[in-house]
Amino acid sequence: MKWLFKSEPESFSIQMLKKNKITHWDGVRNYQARNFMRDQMQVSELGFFYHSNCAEPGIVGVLEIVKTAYPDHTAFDPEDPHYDPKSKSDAPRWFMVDVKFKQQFSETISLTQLRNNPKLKEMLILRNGNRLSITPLTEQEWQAVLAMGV
DNA sequence: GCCAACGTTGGC
DNA sequence: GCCAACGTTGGC
Repeated sequence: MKWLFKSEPESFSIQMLKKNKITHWDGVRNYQARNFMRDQMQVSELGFFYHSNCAEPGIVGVLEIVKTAYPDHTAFDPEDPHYDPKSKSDAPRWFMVDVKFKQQFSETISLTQLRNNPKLKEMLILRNGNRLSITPLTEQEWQAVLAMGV
C-alpha cells in the first residue's frame, strides 16, 4: 500500500528526515491513523511526506517504511508534549513506525496543485476538514502525484 | 448510548 | 489570528 505522512515542518520537516536518514514517526494520537500504522504498514512500503500548517503546504518528498509498528514510548514520558497517561507500557495505546528518507522534490507540490489535479479528486488529504495525519493512497493517486514531482 | 462542550487541526 | 471541521470527553 502507499501512504501519506503529514507533519508540521516546524516540529518535523523533510529536511530533518534527510539529515537523520531514519526516524521513528512518533506522536500520532488518533485512533484511525494509529490503526493504519499498526495494522497495515509493511516494511519497504513507500509514503509521501506532507508539510502542513506552514507557508506552503504540500507534498515535499518520499519516504520508506523500514520498521513495522511498535509502542510509541513518547506516550509514557510525562515530560513529552505527546504524553498520554492512559497509555501504559504493559498496554500501550499508541504506536509508531520507523521511516527512512528516500527523496526530496526540488519544489513542493503545493496543496493548490494537488487540488487542481482531477486525478486526485478522491484523495483523503484533500477532503474538507480531513485532519488525519496518516492516510492511505491508491496506486493511481500515488502515480499521479509522482508525475507532478520534480 | 446520546449529545453538548471543549480542544485541536490546519488552511487562509 | 480567525474559524470551520472534526475527534474526544464526560454528564446524564
